Amino acid sequence: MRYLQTFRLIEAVARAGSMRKAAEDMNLTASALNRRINGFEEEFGTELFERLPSGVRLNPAGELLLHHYRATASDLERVQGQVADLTGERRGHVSIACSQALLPYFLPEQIAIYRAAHPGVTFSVNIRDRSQAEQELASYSSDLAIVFEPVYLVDFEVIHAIPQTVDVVMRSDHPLASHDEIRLRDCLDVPHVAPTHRFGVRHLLDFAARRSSRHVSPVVETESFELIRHYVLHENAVGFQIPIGLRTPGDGSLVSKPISERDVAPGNLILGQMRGRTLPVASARFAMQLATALKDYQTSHELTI
Amino acid sequence: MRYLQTFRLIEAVARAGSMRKAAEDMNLTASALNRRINGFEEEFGTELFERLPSGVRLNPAGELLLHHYRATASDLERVQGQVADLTGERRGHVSIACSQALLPYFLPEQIAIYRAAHPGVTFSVNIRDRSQAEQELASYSSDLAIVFEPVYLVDFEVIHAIPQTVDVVMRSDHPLASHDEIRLRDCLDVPHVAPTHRFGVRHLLDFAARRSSRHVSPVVETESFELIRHYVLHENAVGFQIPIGLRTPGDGSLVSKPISERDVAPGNLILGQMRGRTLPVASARFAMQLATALKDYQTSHELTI
DNA sequence: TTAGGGCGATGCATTTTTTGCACCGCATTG
DNA sequence: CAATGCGGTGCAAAAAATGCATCGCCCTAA
Repeated sequence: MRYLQTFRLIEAVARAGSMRKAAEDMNLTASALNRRINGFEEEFGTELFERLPSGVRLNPAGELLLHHYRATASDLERVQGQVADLTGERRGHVSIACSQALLPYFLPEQIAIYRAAHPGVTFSVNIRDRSQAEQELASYSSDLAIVFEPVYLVDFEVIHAIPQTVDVVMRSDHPLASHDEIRLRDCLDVPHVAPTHRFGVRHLLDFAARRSSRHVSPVVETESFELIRHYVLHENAVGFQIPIGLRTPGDGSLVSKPISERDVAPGNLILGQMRGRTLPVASARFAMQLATALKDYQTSHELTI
Repeated sequence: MRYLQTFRLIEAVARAGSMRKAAEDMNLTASALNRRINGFEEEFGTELFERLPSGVRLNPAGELLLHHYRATASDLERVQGQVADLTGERRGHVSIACSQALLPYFLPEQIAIYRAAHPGVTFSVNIRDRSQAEQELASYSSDLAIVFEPVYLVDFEVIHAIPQTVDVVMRSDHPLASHDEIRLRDCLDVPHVAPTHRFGVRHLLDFAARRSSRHVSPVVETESFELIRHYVLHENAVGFQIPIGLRTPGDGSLVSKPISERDVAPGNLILGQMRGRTLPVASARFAMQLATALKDYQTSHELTI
């Protein structure tokens, strides 16, 4: 929409930190850009940027206005989606910020199912840790978030939540693989691989370990869940992960078992959106599909325990 | 804001039902307006109006877009208010849709109090019955509504509610004026003046009368509460009204007493806004003041019973 | 059946707005 | 103290919006 161009320019200036750079980014002369910004500020009644010797920076009024623009633009997209829905073929775009655990199995499946029914809808999936995911929602960069054990929950509206145990993942010939019940102390006594503190799994582990005056001291600490799964094949260590990101491979090389709930309480895997926001049609329906899928997953998983 | 002009034009066309009329309203040539509408429709990707031989009418897509515009414009006002708040002086405008009962005493007092503290804030007060008031909120025409016994309550978010008995108002020499407890049947047996069915007071009366197989058959039925209060001075009939709109005049000519709660249950006087909407600063703070005032009113009124 | 009026759409000249270019003043930096 | 990078401005060119005259259409009333 051309009439929002001024806002896009303001956003670009805010991002670039300088009018000249923003002008280049937006394929405009610095002078033209400058005058649009100044003109808008005059019309709006207040300056939006602090003028510094090295460039410009948003002032609080600018922050407020930029937030308004993002909300407006997002709502316009929703309307466009609804209108497209009205005219027949469903179109739209769904953006998701999610934990790594959803990437190998759950999300690809769900997206494929949705796209089979609605080929006009596109997706963007961004890996974000639990605090980043909430920021994404707040800035309208993502419509939905799926995170394990969210941090703040302000402006975060839960659509659906399912409990997830913390599972131990290891090679099938690992000594612990034959145990009926795996205790946390058993894991901490052997070489283990764990995510960094930013992740919910680690948070639960640290909390549980502290309760029994132990420490999580991983031989490898990583941000990649995939690395965890593959590393344990080499050193024959144990890794930690939530079951929705795990599936026993066909060759039987890897096994996963929940840690005893006596030691580590299950956390919540939460599907959510920004509080109070009306999602675009496509995102809202995909969220409903995800909620159903999560519920089904939970049901079937309970049966196998 | 000049960049929203196209939306204002769309709204004007929707209201006028014809481009030529709208063009006149907006001080523009019909051709210029026509091209802006067509241009926007092309950019937006869909027609917004049905073209009829007699003019144009919004289609569903247009309705959707217009609603988006209203939400956007209202949010922009809120931002402007917040920005003004940021720079010091509080400015803004508060629009209220309310029942007549609030007009003589309650609202004038409250507005005066607020404006004494914030002279930069202006008000608009519109008399609306309970169903109109809810529509006003939904179309962003009013920020706040104060109504007695609202109808639908969809998209209506209650900020504060207080119970209000239905009072009988009559001349001080009326036979009923000396009763300790006034029963509904006493009122229906004598000439009475009542509001029309659109109003909550009448709704409660009708409901209560039906329970005892009686009918409300007013000698004068009116939409004006003021007329009710003045008419009973002439014919010496009884009128019905809620206490917040009543105050015993200094000359003692008029008295009001609640109808027994055995006959007519108290209704709710409700202060509300559109569900989920973030109000402008001024409106939000005025709403808080109103809520407090209503609570105080209720407290002091309970004491006098 | 036809004439008239109101409707939205369009071609063209005019006006208004936006843009690009060149340049200024200023502050920071090596 | 020159060089660089910044926001801001005067002026002419380019682009967009507008007004005017006019078209074709459909409904209505004589």
